[in-house]
Amino acid sequence: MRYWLMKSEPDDCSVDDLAAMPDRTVAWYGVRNYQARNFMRDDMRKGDQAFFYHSSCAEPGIAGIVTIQRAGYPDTTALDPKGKYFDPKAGPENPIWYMVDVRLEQRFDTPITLVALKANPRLKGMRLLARGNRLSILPVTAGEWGAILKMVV
DNA sequence: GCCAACGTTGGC
DNA sequence: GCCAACGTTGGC
Repeated sequence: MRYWLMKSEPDDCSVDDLAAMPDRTVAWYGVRNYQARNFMRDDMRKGDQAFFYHSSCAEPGIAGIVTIQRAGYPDTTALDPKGKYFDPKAGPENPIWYMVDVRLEQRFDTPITLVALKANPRLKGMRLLARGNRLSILPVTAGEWGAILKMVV
């Protein structure tokens, strides 16, 4: 079982939006970065856990925990010419892009802010905190996972 | 809105 | 295969 961190813009899909979904489950469509795609297509397994991170907002931070409900499968939004995630190079025989299904497991009463994460010496090497990091899906080590869980109030 | 960092594209 | 130009991400 692996640990991950998945970024979402709350304007797009917040932890509360996710909590309101049927079965608190959503397809993680629209990722158009090869490294992030590879994580979903090749490495994520059903049952893996991930932190749900709010990015590009007033108070960035971890807002909850999701579990991978379904491993990587083709992202069909790449095939819709009218959608914003359309990729003309993708086709039914060549999906290019992949998504997973995630289910909200826990919504934190108080999000763990990016400021708090940076202040935790146990998270010094965390990829999320590395300079210039832009990946929307990141692996999290078991040590980091445990250290962050201890910060949940 | 600014800007640094990084990925992608395309000319050569 | 190099690299400049461009677009996107995301914190501030």
